[in-house]
Amino acid sequence: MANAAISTPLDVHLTKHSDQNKSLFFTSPLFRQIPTTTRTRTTLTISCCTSPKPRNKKTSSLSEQLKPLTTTTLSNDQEQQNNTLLSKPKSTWVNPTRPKRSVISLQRQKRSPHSYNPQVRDLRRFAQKLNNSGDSEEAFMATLKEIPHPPSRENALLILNSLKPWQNTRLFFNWLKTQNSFPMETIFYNVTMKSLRFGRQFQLIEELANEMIRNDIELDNITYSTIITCAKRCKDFDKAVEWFERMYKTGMMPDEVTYSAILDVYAQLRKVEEVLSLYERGRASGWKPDAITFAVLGKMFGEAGDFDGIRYVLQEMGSLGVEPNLIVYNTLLEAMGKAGKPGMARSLFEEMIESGLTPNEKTLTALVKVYGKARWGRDALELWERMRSNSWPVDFILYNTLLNMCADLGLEEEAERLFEDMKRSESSRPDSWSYTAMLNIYGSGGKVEKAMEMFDEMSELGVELNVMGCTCLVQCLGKAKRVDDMVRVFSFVVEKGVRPDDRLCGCLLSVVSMCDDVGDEEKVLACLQQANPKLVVFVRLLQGEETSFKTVKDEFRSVISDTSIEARRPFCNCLIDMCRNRGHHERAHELLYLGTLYGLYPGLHNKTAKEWCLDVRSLSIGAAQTALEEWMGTLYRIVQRKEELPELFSAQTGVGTHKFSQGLANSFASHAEKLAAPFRQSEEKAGCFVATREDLVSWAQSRAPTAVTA
DNA sequence: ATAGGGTTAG
Repeated sequence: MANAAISTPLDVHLTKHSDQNKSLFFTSPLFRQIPTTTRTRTTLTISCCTSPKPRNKKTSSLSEQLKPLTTTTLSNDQEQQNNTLLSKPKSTWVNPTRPKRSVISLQRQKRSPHSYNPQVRDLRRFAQKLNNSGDSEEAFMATLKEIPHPPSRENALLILNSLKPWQNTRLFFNWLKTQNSFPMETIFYNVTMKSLRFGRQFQLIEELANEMIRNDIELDNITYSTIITCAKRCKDFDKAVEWFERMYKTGMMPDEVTYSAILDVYAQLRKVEEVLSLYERGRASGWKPDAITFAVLGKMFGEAGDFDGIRYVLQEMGSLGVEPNLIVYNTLLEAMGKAGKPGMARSLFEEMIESGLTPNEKTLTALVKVYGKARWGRDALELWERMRSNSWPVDFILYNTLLNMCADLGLEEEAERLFEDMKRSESSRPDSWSYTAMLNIYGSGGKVEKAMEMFDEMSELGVELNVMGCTCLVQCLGKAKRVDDMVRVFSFVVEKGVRPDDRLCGCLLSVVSMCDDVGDEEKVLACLQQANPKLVVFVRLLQGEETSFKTVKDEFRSVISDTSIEARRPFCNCLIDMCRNRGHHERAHELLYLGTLYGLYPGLHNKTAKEWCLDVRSLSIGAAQTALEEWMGTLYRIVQRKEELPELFSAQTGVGTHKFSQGLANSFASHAEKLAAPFRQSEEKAGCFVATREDLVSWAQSRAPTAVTA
């Protein structure tokens, strides 16, 4: 009989309906805080047919029945809508004599208990000797001759299980096959594959699997899950799926271990619909998922930033009576952070504590990240206090996460205390990440001396300075006009083999823009020359009086397209600042125009019928001044032409979250004053400047036509 | 690492 009788559960059709499953009973206290809004969730109906035409099945919608299989593709929005419109009540299609085919074996594969082996000590010692025999095949084979007991099935298994790395396991396995002492059973392949998996040797694993097939040795659930997880760890997701499908084709039913492994494969592929379809299909087969499954689902929803999904995981656990374990809590905390729900994460954490679990390093790291991202400094610091008073476990990753949180929130003293704690600790000494965080804190706080102390300390201790640390140092040394020190730091890291990235180039460029001494400027440009020669060419071009706009435009486009997206706007801001500081105002306007043209300043102008707004929050001081001049010029012309104007005008500078970005509002205010522009600080809203239509009109009428844009 | 699945940093 053809084994294809069991279909893969991968052909899915989607119907969308509103999730109003009233039977869900939420025991979790967390749920009491969740608004009980109706969640629209995509629920999946799965085709279990292998024939070219879909059979009638109990959950098919009418539209599915009418559609040839080739058109029923996955995740098609239009189709989902059609299904919503056309779907019939499920009961119409229920055929009680044809229950839905099962996709999962409810019985986990049994493992054969190993009997006591009296020679266990000898054999284990021998295995260690093999492991230590050096890394040549010859040495290994020579040591193999000293085997203390004949390689019976049990003895061989014991040794095989103790060998590492994978090269040794493989040599021993191949040797066993030449001995012909006993037939090679599945378990020998499984043990060998596990070792190969540690070495991420997917190809070798696949070769072994094919050898099993050739030799008619059964691949069991342990074999398949090992193959699948190895492919997954090697990021070869296609292979993982291929072996999962092959499993069904050979008539082998996955058990819950294999099933959750493949769920994770689809989750890592971000194929949420597929994961849900498999999940629900498994549920329909009578499967009760365990905590591991929910960790997989929780992580997936977290990566997608899907809070509804996270809530669904909690609902399912609640209704199935599955208690979350520590890993599930850790995963969900992380997920809630990614979904931007710090309050929910905090509640979940408290729930976890109430349930009697003790948080580990990962739990606390996840929560600190959540609080840092949400800028909840107080919660983060309270958590830190609690960690100390409860003696919760701490490691260097947690310390570094705390330091990064302090850097994000500008908590300098707290960071210093943490850093001292790390220095005193046995196991969590400051590493490159810790120093980078401190450089970030001192750098953005303008504490040059302290930053340089860190730099010297790193050099003494041999802690590597990475590109981000270098960027922080360049930034603050540049602001302090300590160009020689800056050059020293830059040369140091380049000599160490650190490749400057675009952010670092952006910082160098901003130092160039701040230089008022030609000698200094040349020193910085010499650094930039090593990192990005093309950018230096462009800087020189901008400085040349005779350079045409066309040339500027072409070269700007070329430089910007070679720049990573996150560094493009900073580059443009710096270039504008540089032009302004050298009195090349027209060129600054050209650059702002080009930056806008290439989409570097989306949302700079916002217009509604009642209000026009200039949002300069992502601009540098010079760029914001340029934008204001440009705007005033435009408004002036509009008034002259008596075109329609809104009642209100506003300019947003923001107040700045970092100490150093607070200058924007002030410089904007003084520049507005210089232009005699009628904007004044809003009293209700900090970092917002406002003017009325009347203000604007009387301003324009009192101006001479040429005075505005000059 | 004693035959298989899930969690930690710009």
